[in-house]
Amino acid sequence: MSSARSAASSQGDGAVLSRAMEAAAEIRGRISNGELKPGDRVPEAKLAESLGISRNTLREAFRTLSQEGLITQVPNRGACVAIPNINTIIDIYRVRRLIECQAVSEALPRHPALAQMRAAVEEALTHREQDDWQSIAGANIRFHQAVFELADSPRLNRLYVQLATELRLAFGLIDDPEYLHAPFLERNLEIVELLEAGNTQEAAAHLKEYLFLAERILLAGYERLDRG
Amino acid sequence: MSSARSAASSQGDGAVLSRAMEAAAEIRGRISNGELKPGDRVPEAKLAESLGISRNTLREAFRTLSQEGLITQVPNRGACVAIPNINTIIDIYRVRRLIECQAVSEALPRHPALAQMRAAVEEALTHREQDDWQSIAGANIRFHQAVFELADSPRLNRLYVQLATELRLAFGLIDDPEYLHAPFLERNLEIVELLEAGNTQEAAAHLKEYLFLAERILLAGYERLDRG
DNA sequence: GCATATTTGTCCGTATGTATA
DNA sequence: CTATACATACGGACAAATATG
Repeated sequence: MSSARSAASSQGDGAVLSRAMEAAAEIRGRISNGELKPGDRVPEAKLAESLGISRNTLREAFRTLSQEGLITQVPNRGACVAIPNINTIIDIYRVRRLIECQAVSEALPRHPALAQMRAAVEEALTHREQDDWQSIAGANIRFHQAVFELADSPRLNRLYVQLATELRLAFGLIDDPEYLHAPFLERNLEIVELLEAGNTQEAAAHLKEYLFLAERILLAGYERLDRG
Repeated sequence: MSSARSAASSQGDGAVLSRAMEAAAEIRGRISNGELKPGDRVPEAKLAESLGISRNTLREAFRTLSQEGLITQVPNRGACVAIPNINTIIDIYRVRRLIECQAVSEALPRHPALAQMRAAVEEALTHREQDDWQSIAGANIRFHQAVFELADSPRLNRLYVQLATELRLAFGLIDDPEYLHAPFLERNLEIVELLEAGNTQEAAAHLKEYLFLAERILLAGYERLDRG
């Protein structure tokens, strides 16, 4: 047993992945699909065994995840899956409004990301006919990823991946995807069409209102959570 | 030998620092003050010994720094201090224009960050009388940090810290702070005064032009670097 | 309030893979 | 092509901090 397989350790790019990066990806997945829920403790020993890696390697993965905001580490008390609180939500939507609206408002005509936006909307509309809200949520995330890509900035794209991951945690807490995503299908379509028509300013205004509403709905869900 | 001193491992917050976080901070410092220059190789074994920590612990620090973009890790060839290339510069300034200009344009009147902006400008003006360009560079970084803070977003503030660190690497490559920072002292002052007068739109326009110019100057310095 | 068990933080020694001399 | 150097990864060990009885 024990071998150094296919080592490496550049960031998210792709290419070769170190064991630690594989582990980080695996944990990310378990969080995404609900296997690990916000607040769950993540003991080093057990997880390392379950992943078939050593504790040392797992700790490297923890550093990555901690910096992404997916887990929180408290001194000598280990790690647990992060619980996005209201401040987190507010901050994330503040960032999204600032960046997404500006990206839309300065979008170049016929930008490649526009096609991705339309594709995501069409996909969501298809899934709605089957009431597949899980897939709709995914399509919605891709829609906004495409919005970020309008800005043509690798760094902003990376930022979005992190925001989206944190948001998925929050969505998981609410656990009613129809309630969360239903109001936005038509709005996504409107925004795409405004952009395709070259009307960037109105598209940005729509998006801003949209993001305020989304924030409000999510925060309202949180409040209901606190009461019972 | 070997003891667990004052363990921990939350992110940059502060509080207690793990050995790994201390190491990361120390390396960050060595890069900032020029002890480590872009492109320098950073061998695990030597550095671990020099810092008085084990390789495993150092590797945790490397993960952190790698994710911050301060070092680059290539598969099985170890780590070296990141060399910001032209694409990096272009991307960083694209991000800064998008965020800083929007932050200024939506700045609230009498926002606390405004006082920090003015303080940074005054400080820079004082240092200029002594031709202390190192300190002027620092003040300039604080100026733009304050601009980011106009947006009231912890996540954007963290983003700026990362951008600034990468930029410092690039500035270090040019190594002529007067050339880099001289043109911007008066402009900083103008922007503060426009903002204090409540003229957010004009301030944002000024800042946009400013950031385009800064990018151009830095890129020009790069080009000269390649030739000579 | 105290003794014990658990878990973390850290280190060492070592094996294996990859790139370069 | 072999040899060397170094990075990746593993397992085991122990002290300190925390949780538990």
